[in-house]
Amino acid sequence: MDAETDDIQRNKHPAREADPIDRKILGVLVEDATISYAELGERVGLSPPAAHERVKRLKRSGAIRATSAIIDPRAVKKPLLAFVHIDTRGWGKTPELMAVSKYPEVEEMHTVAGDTCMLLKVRTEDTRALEGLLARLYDTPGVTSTRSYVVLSTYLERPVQPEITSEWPAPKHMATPMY
Amino acid sequence: MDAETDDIQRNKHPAREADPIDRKILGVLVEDATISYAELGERVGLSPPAAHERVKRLKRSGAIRATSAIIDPRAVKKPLLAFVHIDTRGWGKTPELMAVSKYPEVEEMHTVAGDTCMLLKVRTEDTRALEGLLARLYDTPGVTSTRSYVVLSTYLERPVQPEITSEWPAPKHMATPMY
DNA sequence: CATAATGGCCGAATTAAATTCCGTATCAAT
DNA sequence: ATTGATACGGAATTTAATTCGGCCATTATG
Repeated sequence: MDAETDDIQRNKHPAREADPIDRKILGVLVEDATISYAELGERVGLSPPAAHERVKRLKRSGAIRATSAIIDPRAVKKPLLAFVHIDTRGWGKTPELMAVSKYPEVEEMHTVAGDTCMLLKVRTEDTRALEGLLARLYDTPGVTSTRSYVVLSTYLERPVQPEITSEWPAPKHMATPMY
Repeated sequence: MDAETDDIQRNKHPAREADPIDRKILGVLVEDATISYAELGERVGLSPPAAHERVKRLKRSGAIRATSAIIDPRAVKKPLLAFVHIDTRGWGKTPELMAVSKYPEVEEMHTVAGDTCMLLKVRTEDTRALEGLLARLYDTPGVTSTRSYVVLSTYLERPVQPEITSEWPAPKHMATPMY
């Protein structure tokens, strides 16, 4: 059984599919992870210990990665949000570039397909701090240019939702793909 | 005192600056909000009731917006992440466009400065579902074009961090701005 | 300058919740 | 049919959250 546990860790695959009750549990806990197991159980139709057991399993399997306090950026003096696209010479994922993840202003870092190599989501106190970060980027070998999209207003920002849209409204003029 | 409470709610301003202990508390709770007040207190140098009192205040003031379970996207069948830039004819923030926030695949929605009107962060099961969402966008009046950046790998993705970089490494060739 | 008033803290006590422990039912594989 | 494994519920136990009262420091007030 140790072997199986290791396997789960390595493959980073949930041990088993999340069933509808698991989805409900995730839905509830994404909204508010501070409720008691008694209340959670009531909302999904389980006894407190059963709900507890499910949650433990979801954490063990990695489906629940963490339980975090969601902070208001203004409360920590970070009112400015920006997405920074970075173009690099050659393959961009160098250790030097990765090092910017040490700055707490950098919240996300992805490689993307399209005309850019990397995409950053950064949150700073002001434009001065953003400029500081950009300057830091330009000092990084291989970085040729950046484009920054400064956020004016945020209308929606939420964690990963467990729900999935099963049917997209089919537009009239779309051919049916082969697969 | 009711008036003051209302004031806080309306202005969405923290009642008082977060002091260093508050920052520490936020730092701990962003990493793991499941610890006991006993442990939280120990880590920040307070008794359990004092820590509890601080956390209550942080929640009341809105500094802690929520406590959420962070879900592994793969566990809920959403392995595909993309950022979608939307160009619109005229002012983009129409009710029709805002309505896409009802889809659980849409995690973020911002208006941005730069050559785009809106920026979406979306997470879907596959390219088919992304296409479904894009088709839905093009069916929205005013949308003229979109550009999608599909994420290949995510190297960093974390909630708002309470820490702030106080000193950015000054690049050699940068003039000192007036203010 | 003295003194009330406030806010934040701690220790102890109380209440509530998490967690453990079994016994039981259900389903799958043999 | 029988065994094994899994998930569940109820009751008991342990642990944590929450309340309460008193103390100290800082700030406002006469």
